Amino acid sequence: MALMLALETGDGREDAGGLAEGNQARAGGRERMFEKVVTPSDVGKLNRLVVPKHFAEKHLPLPGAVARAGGTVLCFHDARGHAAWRFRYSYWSSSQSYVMTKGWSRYVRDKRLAAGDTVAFCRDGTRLFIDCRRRSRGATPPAVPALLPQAFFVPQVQHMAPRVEEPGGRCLRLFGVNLQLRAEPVVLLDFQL
Amino acid sequence: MALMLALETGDGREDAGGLAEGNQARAGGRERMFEKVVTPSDVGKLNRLVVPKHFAEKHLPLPGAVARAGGTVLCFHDARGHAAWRFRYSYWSSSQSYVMTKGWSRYVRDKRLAAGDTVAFCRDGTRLFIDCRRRSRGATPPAVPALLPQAFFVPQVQHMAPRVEEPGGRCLRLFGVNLQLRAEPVVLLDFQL
DNA sequence: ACATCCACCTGGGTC
DNA sequence: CGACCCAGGTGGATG
Repeated sequence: MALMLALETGDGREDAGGLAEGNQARAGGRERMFEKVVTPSDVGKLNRLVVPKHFAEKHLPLPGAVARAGGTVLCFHDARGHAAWRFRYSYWSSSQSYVMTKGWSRYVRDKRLAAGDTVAFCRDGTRLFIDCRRRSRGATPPAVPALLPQAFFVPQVQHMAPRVEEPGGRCLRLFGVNLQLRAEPVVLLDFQL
Repeated sequence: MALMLALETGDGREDAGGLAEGNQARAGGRERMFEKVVTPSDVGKLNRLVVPKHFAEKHLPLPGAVARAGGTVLCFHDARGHAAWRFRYSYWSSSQSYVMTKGWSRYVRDKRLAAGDTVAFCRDGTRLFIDCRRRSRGATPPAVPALLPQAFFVPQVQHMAPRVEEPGGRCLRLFGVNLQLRAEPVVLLDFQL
């Protein structure tokens, strides 16, 4: 097991250099969309990940719809389908920022994300993947790489009526179409939050 | 530039002793409602002014409605209409206190309010006025009185649907002050006690 | 009670 | 320097 260094604060400074885009595919057909070095706030008590607007609007689904609707739920699976997370993805008009909220804090806990670590969002066709890796030590390659890959699958997008929790009907957006689901979306591998 | 001492933390304790009520009218038909010696928290990073409950419920509008609704916006003008501030006025049920929140920090900056200074709320009929003055030095009259009178005009009370940002609101800077302009009627005068 | 989530807010930095 | 980001906050609702 990767040891679990704390180091939760860092310097708290955001830096466009902390973001990277366009790294080439690592394996299979996966292409890097973007990644972010998480800030103390991203892994702290605010229970949300700020997705830089530039990347959100370029890569994440339906920015317009997300902004207009109350938000969206994305279902995340790991590469082998052994884990899944569902995050709410929404737009905060007051700060004009895109955020992952509900479910994000659990991911942070489970993966023991700390400030300075990196989350990387990739995709392979319709599949989306997320990796997280420990912050590299200094300029040298990480002493303990502790790569924690997992799939970020399924552009399952549920438009949410503002603050109306989905009772029975659900909307699944898949391959660019909206599907109305009756009981559970249950994308395969339904790891319930 | 007046130095802008931080003092943002202080002890965070509110003190009813810093309040006075019932000073007689100063000019025209203006009657003093109440005043408060602002605390470090009132001028610090909390970006809010605590209005002592006693005065709030006695003088400020619609305590019940304010408590029930999401809050209210009060539009503040100076005596000549050359300055205006809009403060959100609301009730925090968690602390059971009435507060001015949004807009207050701007007022603090513009007036360079510091802990120990006094803000006084007056009214003349439906008009409300606010003065602020520097803390008196010791027991002697203030070495630098620095009286900064300004009208606290128009009890324009807008009940806020929970979080609807004014779309048409614009800010005009004139003579060094910010004027809030709105598409809707600027004067309602429906101040209800 | 406590943790989480939600919508909103603001200052500092950057472009 | 104005406009925009976004990190770091808030109170309140929810379960």
